[in-house]
Amino acid sequence: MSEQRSRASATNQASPLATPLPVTARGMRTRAKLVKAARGEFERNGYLDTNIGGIARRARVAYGSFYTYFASKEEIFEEVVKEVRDEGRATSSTEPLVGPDPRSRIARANAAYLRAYQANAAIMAVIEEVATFSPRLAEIRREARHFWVERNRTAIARWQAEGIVRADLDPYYAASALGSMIDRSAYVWFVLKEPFDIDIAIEQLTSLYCAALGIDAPATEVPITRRSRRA
Amino acid sequence: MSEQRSRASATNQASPLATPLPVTARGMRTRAKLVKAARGEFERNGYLDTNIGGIARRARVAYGSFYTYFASKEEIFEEVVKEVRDEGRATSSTEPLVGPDPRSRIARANAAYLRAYQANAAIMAVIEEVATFSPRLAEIRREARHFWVERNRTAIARWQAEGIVRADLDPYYAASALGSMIDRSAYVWFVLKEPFDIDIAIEQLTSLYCAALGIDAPATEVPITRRSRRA
Amino acid sequence: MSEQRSRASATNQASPLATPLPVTARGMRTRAKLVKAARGEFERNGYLDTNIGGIARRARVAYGSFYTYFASKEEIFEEVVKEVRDEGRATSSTEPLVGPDPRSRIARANAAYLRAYQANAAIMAVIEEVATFSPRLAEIRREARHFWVERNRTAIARWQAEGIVRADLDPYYAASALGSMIDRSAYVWFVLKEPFDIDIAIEQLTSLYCAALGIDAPATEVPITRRSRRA
Amino acid sequence: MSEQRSRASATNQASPLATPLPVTARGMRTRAKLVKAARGEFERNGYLDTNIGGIARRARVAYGSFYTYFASKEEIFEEVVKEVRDEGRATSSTEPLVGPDPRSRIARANAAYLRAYQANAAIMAVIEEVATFSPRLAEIRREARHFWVERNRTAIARWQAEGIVRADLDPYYAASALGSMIDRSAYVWFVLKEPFDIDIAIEQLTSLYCAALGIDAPATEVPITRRSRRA
DNA sequence: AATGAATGAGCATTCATTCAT
DNA sequence: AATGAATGAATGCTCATTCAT
Repeated sequence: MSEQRSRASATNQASPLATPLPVTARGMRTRAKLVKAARGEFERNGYLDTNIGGIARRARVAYGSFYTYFASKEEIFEEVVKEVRDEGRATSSTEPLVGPDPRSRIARANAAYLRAYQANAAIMAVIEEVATFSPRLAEIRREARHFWVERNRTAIARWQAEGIVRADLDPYYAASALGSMIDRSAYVWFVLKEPFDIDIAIEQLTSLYCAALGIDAPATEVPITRRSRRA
Repeated sequence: MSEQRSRASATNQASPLATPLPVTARGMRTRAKLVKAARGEFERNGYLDTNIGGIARRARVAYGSFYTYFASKEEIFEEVVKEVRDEGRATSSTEPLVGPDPRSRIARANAAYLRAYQANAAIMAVIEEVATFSPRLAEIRREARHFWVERNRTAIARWQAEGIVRADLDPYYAASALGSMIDRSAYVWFVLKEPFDIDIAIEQLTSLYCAALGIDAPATEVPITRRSRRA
Repeated sequence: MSEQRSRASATNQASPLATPLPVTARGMRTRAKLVKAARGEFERNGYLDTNIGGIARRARVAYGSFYTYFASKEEIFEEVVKEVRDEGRATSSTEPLVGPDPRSRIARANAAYLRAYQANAAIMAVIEEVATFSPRLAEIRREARHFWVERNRTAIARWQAEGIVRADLDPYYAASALGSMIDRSAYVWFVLKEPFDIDIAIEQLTSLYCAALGIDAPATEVPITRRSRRA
Repeated sequence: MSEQRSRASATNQASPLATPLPVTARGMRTRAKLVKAARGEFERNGYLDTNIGGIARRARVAYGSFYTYFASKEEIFEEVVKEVRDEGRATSSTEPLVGPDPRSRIARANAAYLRAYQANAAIMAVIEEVATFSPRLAEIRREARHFWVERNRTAIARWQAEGIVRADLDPYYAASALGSMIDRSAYVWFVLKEPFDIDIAIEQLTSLYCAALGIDAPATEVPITRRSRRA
């Protein structure tokens, strides 16, 4: 009857049938309080050390009320992740998907990614944590990654057709590897807190990204940067 | 201690004073059986779902015998990690540290890294898992990463002095970002099992790595590879 | 935690922040059942041999329900001790604190003490047991003792000022030593079950107590008691 | 097979058939080292927190060697208690059992008792601890107490016959109660470390003891002591 | 005699989930 | 909807004692 082990229950991939949303305004409010409290607890304690009692206490609702809105810790965690994703979309959708030239488009995309990661670093750490043992979260992350690799793969292929990117690259491997570079760098700097300066990081990542693809460097704009510029 | 508390106890960074090694040959054998069994259990179940009873059972020793050699699940896990690291070092130390030209040295290092990762993919997955919630493991991983970023940073700086690598890169950011690219790609392909071909991967990663640094591509050796070459 | 560690954890003096009291009537009832069951188990088995499972079983509640009300065996034991103390106070507060003459006041106090001890002999044995290894219980007992020695010290000092008690005694040493006499006699007779008769015991203790202080014996009331009167 | 709970095994009152003494000189030495180490551990940790491993380590002998000489923790504890008793006897036997007058004999006995207690306070604390849950130790303590109450009862009865002690006392109750006073006072002061001065304590205890028995105070020797003389 | 490894029963504690009110 | 009490399976760890060398 008890279902204590988070990993075990995470295994249970079944029900995409989530607990139904509340119909009353009061219910909506309680649910929102729970999600907000959950995010706070997850960020503070990580996934494993967060417990339902803590969430309920922080939300100032009764223990049992949690189960009126969510069937489990996983379900509310997924809700938090969805919220983060939606916030991210709201931000990034303001960015034009296709810029005038590849280099500035890449620079803007990198900057947007790093800044979004920075804003959500605490919960990103927990998402990485959960993705290591929850197949369900791993799948969610895989889909996000896939969406994003595909977009870049398509862009690279188009740029190859346009002669902007060198032809000897395989668009999939390039998109995957360079995506890993950006994504993991964000983790290393924002979550693992390795020392760095965000502006230099954006510039250097963009420079590496473009050079890797064989996109010509702008003739002028080369700053005379020397080593040891990390924060 | 129940599984739920594992994260909390992982926080307890204390004892670098491990349980003393056995003095008799029999003891050495039993300890080795336990480490081997632990690795098997961790690889099969992940960290959280591995329990001491399972390890002891697989090693065919009494429950209490586990505690003759290890104080906790954390401690034996660290032993497993050390073993993996030592195996890795034994392999990589056969590689010459300085190759004739940067490109072939980078190619060889990438190949070695991917093949070592492949050989240990199952336990690498668990190491990543534990590093997300155990400060102690996170620190171990951080040190490994630091060692390896430093080595590449030094090489890049030297190549810059020699005019082989473009001067507008900061060696630290380049070493860190390109290291993240290699490391995360290995995780994505071997642990998350995104489809790919290891030989193409090595070639493409090396190509991206060198181009990013501004190392000239060899005039001839460019294979006429086209897209969709993933496994 | 296994029983072997009980002493160690008793050392952990932390939480005067007890588990919060239940708010519903049902919760109050369950908590009361647990305390009653715990007292029974402690009296029957002593502290070390009492386990949470036994308490829960006797209270007819689920194992986990114990932890809804108490954080540990120590905590419920303290609750039992408090209960005993409060019962004692309820009884002794009916006694007038200042009697007409010292001798009858002492006689009444001794009688009250012995009778209260007799009524709680089984749990007093356990309290003595726990006080030998738990700093927390030792402190509780120390405070009780201090309160009671102080009261007697004050009375003795006043009687000295009134010329009723001889002047060559130090009130503190007299209060402490005579208190020890009464308290330890109760333990020896009721807990160690050395044979005795309670009425004679009260009379003799009072006689020794008063003579020790130099309070004159009543001219008449001397009963012709001869030896070997123990039960 | 395991026999972990000290109290449970203490219940096992059986075997007065102790492990046989070693025959070789080497064996004698090892045994002596163990007893000495055990006393140290018991004094430092109390009974419950002392474990065989700690004793063996302190004695610098192998774990298993402990069982060559003692069958259990209880057995070695009894040996330590015997040693303490024998030391005590060696000391007290130099005291003449019958003094010239009761008062000086009582004074000397009290002084001897307190000083012996002081010298062994640490182990006395542990003996009290064990006596609360081990029937075997309780019995040993009961016998010691009985021996000593009997001696005093006899003396008091003789003094009554000689007209030195008032006739209205029952020698048994007097011996028991006054013995409790001395014994418990020693515990309170040396073990519980309530503040006091040993010389004043001896004088006051003797004064209370003699007055309680109705032994006339010496005409002269009354010191002008006033309150608050504790350390 | 000495050594040190092997054994396993025993128990406290956690907490996700259910249920009665 | 809300409340908070009830449930009990799950598991890490200890350590006295035995055993093989």
